[in-house]
Order: sequence, then C-alpha cells, then structure tokens
Amino acid sequence: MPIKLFIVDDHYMVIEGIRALLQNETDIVWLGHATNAASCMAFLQQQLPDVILMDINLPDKSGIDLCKELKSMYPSVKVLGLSTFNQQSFIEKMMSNGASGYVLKNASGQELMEGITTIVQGKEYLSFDAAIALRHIDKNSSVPVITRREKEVLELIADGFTNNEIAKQLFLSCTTVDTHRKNLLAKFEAKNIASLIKQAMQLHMI
Amino acid sequence: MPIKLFIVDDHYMVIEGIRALLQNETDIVWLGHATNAASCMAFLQQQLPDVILMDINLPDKSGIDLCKELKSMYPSVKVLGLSTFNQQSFIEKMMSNGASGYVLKNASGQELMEGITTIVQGKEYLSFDAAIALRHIDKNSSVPVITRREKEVLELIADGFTNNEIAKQLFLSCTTVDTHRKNLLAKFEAKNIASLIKQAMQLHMI
DNA sequence: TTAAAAATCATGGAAAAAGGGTAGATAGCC
DNA sequence: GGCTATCTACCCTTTTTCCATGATTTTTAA
Repeated sequence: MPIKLFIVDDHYMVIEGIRALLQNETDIVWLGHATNAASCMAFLQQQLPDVILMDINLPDKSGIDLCKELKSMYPSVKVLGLSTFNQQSFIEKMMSNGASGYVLKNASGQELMEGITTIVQGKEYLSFDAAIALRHIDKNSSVPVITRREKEVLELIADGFTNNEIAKQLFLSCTTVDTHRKNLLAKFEAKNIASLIKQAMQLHMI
Repeated sequence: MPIKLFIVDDHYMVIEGIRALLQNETDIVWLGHATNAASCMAFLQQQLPDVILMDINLPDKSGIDLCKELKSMYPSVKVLGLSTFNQQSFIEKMMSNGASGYVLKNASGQELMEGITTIVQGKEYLSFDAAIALRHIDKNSSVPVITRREKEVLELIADGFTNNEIAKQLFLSCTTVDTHRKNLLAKFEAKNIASLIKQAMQLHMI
C-alpha cells in the first residue's frame, strides 16, 4: 500500500527538491503541497495523507504550532518535521507537539525515505544530525521553562527598558520586577542580561 | 551559447529542487554543485562557470565572505545570492561583496531563470520580495557598520563577560573596552546592552 | 602623502544591575 | 486540606554599566 505524502513548506525550491529526491520511489503517492499553514488545514478537510513533511518556518504560523493543531484534529496523520535548524529547542518542541520525527534539509533522499517509512510504522525517527544535536546539547543545557510574567518582563528588558520603567508599565513595584529579572538569570544560568538576551534569542523565546 | 551554472548550497533538497526547476531549460548547462565554501573554491580551480548560485549559510564560511573572496580571484564569474532570509542586511552585504543579484528560496523556476539570464547580461537582479525588503527597511533603519574590534567586543559582551573580563582577554585597558561598548550603543542607537544584543541577534551580527 | 577612521587610554560621577536572602498572598492540583 | 508554583514585595552591598569629555597613536583609504 503506497504512502500518501503531503508537503508544507514555503520554498518552492525545497518542494521541488523533495519531489525530485522521491520521484523514483514507487511507494510514495504525491498528494500535493501547501506553502502556508492555512492552505494546509484547508487541504486536510478534503483529503488525509499518511505523512506530512512540515517545515518549521511558515509565513503565517510556525510549523510547531501547526503541528499541534493538526494532530489534535487528525491524530492518525504522521508529521515529519523539516528544517535547516538543528537546534535542540526546535526539535524538542516539534516532537512534543506530536511530530513523529525530524529531518534536516541537508538530508539525502535515502535518509528522507527512511524517515517516512519509519514513522508510517508508528515509530519515531530523528535524522542523524538531529539526533546528535539533541544528545549533544541535552547534556549541557535544557530549555528554561519561564512563567507568563517572566516572559513579559523578559521582552521589556530586551526592548531596553530598565526595572523602573518596566515596573511602571506593568503597575508593579520595582523590586518585583527585579525579582523576576533575577529568576530569569537563574533559570537561564546567565551571568548577566547580555548573555540572557542572547540565549533567549537563540531559543526564539523573544 | 548555453550558460554554465554551478551551485553552492549545503542542502541537498535545495540543490535537487533547483535542478528540477531548471531541468527543462536548454540554455543551462549544469556544471555541478558544492556543499561548502572549500569545495567550491577547489572546483573553480578546474573550471569556471558563468553563474554561481550561492547560499548565504554555508557550514564552513558565510556565503557573503565566500562571494568576496571568489570575486577577487575570478571577477568574470557572476554570483546570484540565494537565501531564505529577506533581510536587507544580508542583501546589502551580498551585493556590496560583488554579487550581481539576490533571489529568495521561495522563488519560482521562472523567477530564478529570469535572475540568471539577467545577471549574465551584466545587469543586476533582485527578486521581487528581496527588492521590497530592501526598500521597506531602508526607510526605517539602516544596518550599523561596526569595526572588527567592536565586533570582537560585542561577541564577548553577548557571552556575558564584563568590561574587566573582556579587557583581560583582549589585553586592553578596561576603559578602552568601555569606549568600544559606548560606540556600539551609539551605532545601534540602543539605550542599553539588552536592546543592543537583541538588535545584533536580529541582524545576525552575533 | 595626507586626511579620515579606528583603536587606544583616562577621569569622575550618576544610575542601574547583580548577588544575597527573606517572606506574604493567591491559585491550582492531588 | 496540604503542597507547590507563581506573583508579589522588601532590604542591603557590591559591581557594573552608562554618561560626558578629552586626547594620543595606529591604520586605512582616497
């Protein structure tokens, strides 16, 4: 039974590339592609693929969010994350939002095919480089979990506001803001705001 | 006379995609591809293409630097920048380093072909979205031009080092580091380090 | 070669952040 | 009801950044 495949990626070059890489695979039926989250959801109302290859960066919504939404409505569809980023934060988020696997865009046709057939069987698949990234970074650091208020404060700090200014904007005491700041530094294990902002930006938390 | 084409991109999917998009173009001769800067330079010693499609993100060196190096050695070769980023900083840098054009990875085959034929004629080419990005952002803000030393200091600041620690690492006086810091703040028009780091990260300068 | 830009160093003072600890109020969860 | 997480708030000290201003040497580019 051939595998019905659908692709969500906003780059034609990648779509064409995947099509070219898989064109000789007789087990694959190409259902079509979407270049954004909205048209992907629209397509799914008509037809359900077995596997969706999903880019993490989409114009209207992150692939991570789309993955969550999609899996809650169509749990049977398997999602294979697709990205140029081999950062553990993305891979982790994608997987925890229901993706069955993750493949980097420099993967070969063979690797891609391996990923597709593996997740169709209900297993998980991480491309070699992605798995390395996960293990490598997992040992050193994990993604900090911050609260809603902390995120609010973090964003204002990143915009250049001082404790005092933030306190006024959020109708808080200055010392409260300072506490949030200190908690942020602790959670990120950062020595100062500079390295905190750098890390937060790298993890796309700002 | 057919156009000899070479591609530098570290993603097989993109290479295959471009090949697929251009496979029916009889005017194009496919010389080959490289997945990093080093093997690109090695190839050029043997054979010179008319046009190189060059990704901005390469594993060993940025495409922007590779472009500069390559153009100084082989000025006749035309470079068409290729990237997912439509940020004006990249486009500007790529063009000022000798690229003849810039195409986004979501370009169609037609657009890509248009870009290639345009730059072969000695003209410049910007894909529609790239041109928009350039105009749009040019009015609002410009990319700060920072010196080598300032970049060095900026990176150390982002890593959480204090003026004192940076001074020791670079064998400078503490006040010198402070001067660089102040110049950075002025150039970015940033109130403090937090917003400086945020901006620098957004512009991919760190 | 000359002018401009970059890199170097300095003083002094005000403002803000970092480091440390403590603690009450509230809300959600088992 | 008790437990935990979150949000709130405070005190104190030290360190660091931020601001203003000025000046010399080395590099770079026209």
